[in-house]
Amino acid sequence: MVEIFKALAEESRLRILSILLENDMCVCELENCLGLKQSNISRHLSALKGSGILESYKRAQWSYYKINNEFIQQNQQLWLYLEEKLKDLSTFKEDNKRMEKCKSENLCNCLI
Amino acid sequence: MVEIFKALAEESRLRILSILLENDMCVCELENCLGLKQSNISRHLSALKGSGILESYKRAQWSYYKINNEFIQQNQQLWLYLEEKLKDLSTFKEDNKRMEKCKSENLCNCLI
DNA sequence: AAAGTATATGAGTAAATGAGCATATAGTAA
DNA sequence: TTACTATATGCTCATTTACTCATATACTTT
Repeated sequence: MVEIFKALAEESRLRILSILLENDMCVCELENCLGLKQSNISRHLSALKGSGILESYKRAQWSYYKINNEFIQQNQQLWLYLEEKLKDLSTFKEDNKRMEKCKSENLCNCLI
Repeated sequence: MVEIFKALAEESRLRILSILLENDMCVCELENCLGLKQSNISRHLSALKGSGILESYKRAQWSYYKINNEFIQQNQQLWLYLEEKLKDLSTFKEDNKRMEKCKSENLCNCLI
């Protein structure tokens, strides 16, 4: 339980989560949307995965991260809370706009 | 929102919360129940209060801390989650036993 | 195979956090 | 008043965390 809160106690990781609410994303897409360094994003993703909140899969050279369904099932109330509140994050709208653009124009060359 | 998760991302603070679920407590009672240093507890309480999760009131020389009702109302899903999961904390049962003893035998000289 | 791209990770650094001691502050009791 | 108790806070130290750069690894494309 502490581990979950530790994972959530960081602004960049909440921004990542708010994007993953809408779409699975690969590391370079997130880099693009959030303006953070690749290594930085990669580590935040590892932290979120390590706490069980995310899972990942690989397609070609891209690693995609997504919300872990098992986590949602085991932490339903928390998840409802996150879904509700992440949209209030001050950066949510801009991040989301960049995410839409990234997906629609396929800025990253990735497959999904 | 990050501030709330930061406040929750610490084992001792979760233990404090799990006790305050049952009873308002003063600092020296918590010291007694949790076996932590007074200054340590006082700071954890400040952190929880600063994030809006707790509020405090004073009676004679004792400061009592309690769950902030406004917080519960503004973070209902999170609160339901906490109520459910805090009881799974590994230290919950022992802490709770000491809390009962502390209250029933009035180990601290305080009023409430 | 060689070159290119995406991701993960080691190492170094700076900042934040938690713990403990000592002390200040506020209130009580004699 | 003086002595006592409870709590908050300044300071220091040790640990953890986030960030960055450089590099290793994995996969793709030519």
